[in-house]
Amino acid sequence: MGAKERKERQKTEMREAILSAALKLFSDDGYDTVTMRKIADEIEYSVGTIYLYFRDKNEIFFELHNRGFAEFFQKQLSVQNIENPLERLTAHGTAYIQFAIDRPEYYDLMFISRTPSKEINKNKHWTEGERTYDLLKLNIRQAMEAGYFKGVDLEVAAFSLWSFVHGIASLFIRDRLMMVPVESLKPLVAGALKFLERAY
Amino acid sequence: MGAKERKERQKTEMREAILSAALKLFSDDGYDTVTMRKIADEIEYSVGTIYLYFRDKNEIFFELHNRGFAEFFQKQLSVQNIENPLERLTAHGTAYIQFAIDRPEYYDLMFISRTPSKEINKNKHWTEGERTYDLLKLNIRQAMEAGYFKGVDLEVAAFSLWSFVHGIASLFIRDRLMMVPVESLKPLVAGALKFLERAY
Amino acid sequence: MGAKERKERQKTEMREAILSAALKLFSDDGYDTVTMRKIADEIEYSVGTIYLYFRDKNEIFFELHNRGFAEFFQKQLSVQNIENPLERLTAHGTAYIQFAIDRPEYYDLMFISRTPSKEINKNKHWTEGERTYDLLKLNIRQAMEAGYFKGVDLEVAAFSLWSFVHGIASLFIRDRLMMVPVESLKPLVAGALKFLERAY
Amino acid sequence: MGAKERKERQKTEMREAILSAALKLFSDDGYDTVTMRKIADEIEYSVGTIYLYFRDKNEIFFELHNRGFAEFFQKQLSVQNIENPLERLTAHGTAYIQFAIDRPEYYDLMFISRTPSKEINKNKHWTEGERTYDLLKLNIRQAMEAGYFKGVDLEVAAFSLWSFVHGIASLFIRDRLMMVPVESLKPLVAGALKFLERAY
DNA sequence: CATGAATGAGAGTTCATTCAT
DNA sequence: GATGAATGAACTCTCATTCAT
Repeated sequence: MGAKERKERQKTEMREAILSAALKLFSDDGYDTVTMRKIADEIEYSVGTIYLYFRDKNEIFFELHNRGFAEFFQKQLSVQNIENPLERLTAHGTAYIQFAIDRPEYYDLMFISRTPSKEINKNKHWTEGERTYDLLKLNIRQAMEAGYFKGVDLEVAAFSLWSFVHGIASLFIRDRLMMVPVESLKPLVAGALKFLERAY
Repeated sequence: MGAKERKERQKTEMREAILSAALKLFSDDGYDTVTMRKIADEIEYSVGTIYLYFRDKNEIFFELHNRGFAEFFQKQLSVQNIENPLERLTAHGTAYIQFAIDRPEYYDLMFISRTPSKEINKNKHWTEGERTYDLLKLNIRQAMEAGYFKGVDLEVAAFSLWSFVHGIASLFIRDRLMMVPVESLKPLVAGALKFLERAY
Repeated sequence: MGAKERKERQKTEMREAILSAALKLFSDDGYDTVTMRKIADEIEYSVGTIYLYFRDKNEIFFELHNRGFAEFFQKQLSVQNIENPLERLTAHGTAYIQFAIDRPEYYDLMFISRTPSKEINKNKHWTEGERTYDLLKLNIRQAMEAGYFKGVDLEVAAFSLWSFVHGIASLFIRDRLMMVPVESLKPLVAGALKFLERAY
Repeated sequence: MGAKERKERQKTEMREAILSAALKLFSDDGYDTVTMRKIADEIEYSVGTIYLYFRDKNEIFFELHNRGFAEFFQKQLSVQNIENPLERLTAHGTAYIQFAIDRPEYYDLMFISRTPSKEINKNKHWTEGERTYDLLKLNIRQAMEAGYFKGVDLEVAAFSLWSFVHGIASLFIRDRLMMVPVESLKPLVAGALKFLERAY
């Protein structure tokens, strides 16, 4: 019957609700100020209920990490079908920054925050992180074959490009761009990426 | 009287001790894990004593912010006597990153951390932050006059350069450089700065 | 109808399952660590189901008490057909201790544990407890008639014998016999009962 | 001056107050129902205050254990100057039971309760427990030399005597003596000890 | 000036119990 | 009959802050 499926769906929805409440609160104030009680208030359930869906607070953030990296990696991939190596590289950078703008909470959690999770810090995620890095290097290498980056070391190029976009993303996310008028932010980012191309 | 001065000096020394204990603890684990008790233990005074020198925990971090920005600005200035605009610009970037490496706690506090301080977020500091930004723009403008950055908007250039060095600094500080072997970090940074020059 | 009976039987079986799960868990760690959830997990039913068979947690332990005392009394009775009064008395003691060894959870619950149950503490059970005590006194009286316990008050004798076996049983159950090597436990108990006979 | 001493004394008094509140509550209801809040209410302080004097709940009960065993051992020793071996042995038993009557909470904690403390269960205390057991054996051995316990194994005798007094003590403490009228309790105990002498 | 005892508020987590399905 | 989602109350423990001494 549909009854079982409905339950399944409700269970999923609840997990989603908890995760998205946690993510929302997280983006407001950072990991430590997110409390189980606040999450409960946000979803208008009691505290104990959360523990029916997640073993503990850590598991919530672990799951958010997982999802963040998965979504992130997908977005990166979406650019790979662009033929022109230079265009692809720039699109790659744009997608990176766009992810940070669209999903600031995720970006924060993944690349900026200190997280006290043992599991997160050491293992799993960075395989996904490295896959992205490898993708970047692949794109650079192909740009090199097309004649760009003459005389530049691959590692240096990769590190430079990543630092550049991460710099933009993290300044944006942590509100360190007050000296820049909001309306001129987008063209600024676009301009910056264009500017960097000069170095290719 | 000398007595008065001595008192003044002692007061200052105590404030210093508290601040440096707080900074040390902060760099270990981030804002939330710094407790007044830990600071007190570190300086081997009682908790209450701290409140004789600072109104609350927030004020301590506010003051650390102040000092961080002051020291930061000084370091930036030190580069200004270099004649060659290009060299000066690169030296500027190097100094920026060097500050992050030498004073990771400050850099973290100033440019990465969320601080729950209302005062910090809005006002004071950014005057100092803007001064640095103005300095950067000045250096770029002079490089432009010397023929660099042809066809590049000043704002775009400034934003780009800042993002670039901030990206490097913050990846470094938050340990997101695991895919890079430690020994190759320094040449990598140097290489990156050299790479960026190609865009000038 | 057989249907009714089957239902009856199923109901009984379920109660049994719950009770035996509770007893098992209880013997592992004591009253407070037995949770309704653990019982439910043990019988592989949901928590709510338990409440269809027992009003609350307390009722479960009340029932366990009942059963413990019933079984206990039966075991005591089994000795009554021994002719010789002295032998019967010793067999009585042995049976007592044997019960504690075979059914430590019951013995613990009945004679050692604190139970938060109001009903238990005051009434029902002690009628059964007293029946056992009366049995003990009966046996002693008959031993007296056979010439034992010269000059000893009946109440004193009964109290002494009970204390003795209870002492052995409860030291054993609560693991307070660490100074005694395990292998010498059984002969020790036998020896102790033999020793006590000297006082008869 | 006296100021320091007064502080010292107040600190001590507070620890005492906490310990005695904990002991009182413990004797009412057992380990698990003693909560930090109840202790705090009992001494009319806030919960946090307790943590200024004890690291955690476990430390409180560890300390109570320590004190219990120390006091217990002293009481046992007090009997050793009695010359006559038989009298000494009986006095030993009386002292044992008297401790249980005077300090039922301690006795309970030490010899009856399950305690979840890791430190307690394995090590320290049982050295003290064994010292008492050794004392008992010493007294029995000397009674043997004086002609008592003919043909009885030392270990058996020691185990028997201990079981006997422990039986009395624990029945008394856990209120399993309802069938015995209160007023006849003391003579009963005395009678029981006298009865046991017949076996010597 | 310095102390440290005291607290209130709040953290994460657990559990017996209820009830709509 | 059986479920399992939900809850409220309780648990231990921590912390910034105050204040009498």
